[in-house]
Amino acid sequence: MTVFAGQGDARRSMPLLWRGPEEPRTGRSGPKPALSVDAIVAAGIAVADAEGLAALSMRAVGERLGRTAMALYTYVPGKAELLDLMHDRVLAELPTDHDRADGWRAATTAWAEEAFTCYLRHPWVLQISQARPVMGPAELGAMETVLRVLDGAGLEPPLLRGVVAALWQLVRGMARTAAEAHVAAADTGIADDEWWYARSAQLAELAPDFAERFPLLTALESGAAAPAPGDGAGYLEDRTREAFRTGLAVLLDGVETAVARPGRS
Amino acid sequence: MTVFAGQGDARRSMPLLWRGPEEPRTGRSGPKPALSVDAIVAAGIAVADAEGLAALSMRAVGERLGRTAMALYTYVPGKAELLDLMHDRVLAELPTDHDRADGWRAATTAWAEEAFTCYLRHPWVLQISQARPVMGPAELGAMETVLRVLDGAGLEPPLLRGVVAALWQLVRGMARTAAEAHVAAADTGIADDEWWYARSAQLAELAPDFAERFPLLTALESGAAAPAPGDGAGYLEDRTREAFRTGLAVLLDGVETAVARPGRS
DNA sequence: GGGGGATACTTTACGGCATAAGGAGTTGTT
DNA sequence: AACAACTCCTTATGCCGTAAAGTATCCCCC
Repeated sequence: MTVFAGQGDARRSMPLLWRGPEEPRTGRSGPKPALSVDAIVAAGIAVADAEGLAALSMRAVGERLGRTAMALYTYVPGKAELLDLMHDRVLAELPTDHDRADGWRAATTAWAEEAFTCYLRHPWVLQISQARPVMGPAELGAMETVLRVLDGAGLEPPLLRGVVAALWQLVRGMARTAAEAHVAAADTGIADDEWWYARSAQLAELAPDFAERFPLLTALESGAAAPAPGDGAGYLEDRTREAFRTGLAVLLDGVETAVARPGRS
Repeated sequence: MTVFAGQGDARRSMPLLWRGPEEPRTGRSGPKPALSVDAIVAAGIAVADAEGLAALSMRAVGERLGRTAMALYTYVPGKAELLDLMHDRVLAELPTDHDRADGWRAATTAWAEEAFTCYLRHPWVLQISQARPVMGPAELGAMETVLRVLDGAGLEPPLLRGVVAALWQLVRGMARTAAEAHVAAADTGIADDEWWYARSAQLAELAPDFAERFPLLTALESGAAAPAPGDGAGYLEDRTREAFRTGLAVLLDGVETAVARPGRS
């Protein structure tokens, strides 16, 4: 059940992240390496995609490559650094170009949607700590893309920093919720609606005064479409996606007014 | 380095989360329990606060109470469920009442600030998975508070859901960044500015074409106040807090316009 | 007031983890 | 042919969560 958040030693991760094309191995003795950093990172991603971050062990990655765990240490300093590499590789899947013909708002929305679905493809990425960002090329590239996409809005630097951060957190946070709903459904074999129903029933039993204690929550939930039987696996995921779109729209509304009235930071 | 995200079995967690005041132990044989669920949860929080989530082991919690790891299993089903309890207990620190005299915007801002600092007190909470929320009393209470605080804005349910979620993600995400900067500084003994400087230098060496590859990023960063020597440990943390305030303000701007123009969802 | 049985807690053990240390096999250079 | 460099393996250490089984403590009831 343990998953994680640890960061690799950046002094070791960075050279691997920014390493150029592999040199053609001139004049080196010893057996030819059968593996490569790229292959190991790919195997790690495959394991994490398939089995989740909890199942990502050096043994598992090695096994997928027909090697022992220790063989990996020739290429990669340790598990934490491998994770840094996996993280950046996934972010590299994000597009870096966007059609800005329809204006910054449309471009930003499109980017956010793509990032959201990218995270859904690799949900484990959202569990990796953001502390002291590793600053791999893909991560910085993604930042640059966001800045480019927002460029037309004409935000001043301090405001821009806040907006970029908020946008990023919104995407990550919402994707995390959606992804984890998805993962949990797959792991436990219990569809969202069933899970929700079971939990509600239990809650009603344990806290019979629920409606009085949490009146606004009760009102809000009763206004929502109840999970119809057959909504099944995607129920919570869909609701999260909808909340994501709504929240994003509100944030961008705020950007528009903040631009129009540049006084308030 | 592994920390985690796993969720306890809700069917076990919920009764503990919602348990009423302890019954006065009528007619039970056996030795008096020297521990209690509350004491164990408190010890767990103490360990996590002091040493981080990575250091939270059943052995460590037991030791802090002068017991073995196995002694805890009398009170708590396992580590995952203990974490659920710790999580909810921390959220209970959030205030549930707010002065709404100055309007919803001021109240919301105040709440967000308090939540932010609460998370900073217990940074490990931000590493706990949000999948299939555990729905403890404090967590639901916090949701109710947010709804109450936003009540004056007059948002329709679908919009409200999006705003609440966005607000929550913003607080959590930003707090996470700030907290992890803080934790990393404490762990490694390297102040933020030093770390930042070292990383920048390394980056300049590994990617000499940085300024051409990431022009907007370069421009944005060069516009920022460089970490003056002596800014020290709080540099990244302060910058994150500032970005948090800015992002929050923009989001609330968006809420205001969305309310004024209820057409767009 | 002295068993009996429930309860709290300990000891021991198991399998899994990351990874340190050192050995075996392979390959290029001299 | 000898050597050095390199890849990869085996083994071992010390963590982890927790299952199983043993021991000590206390209350109830006879």
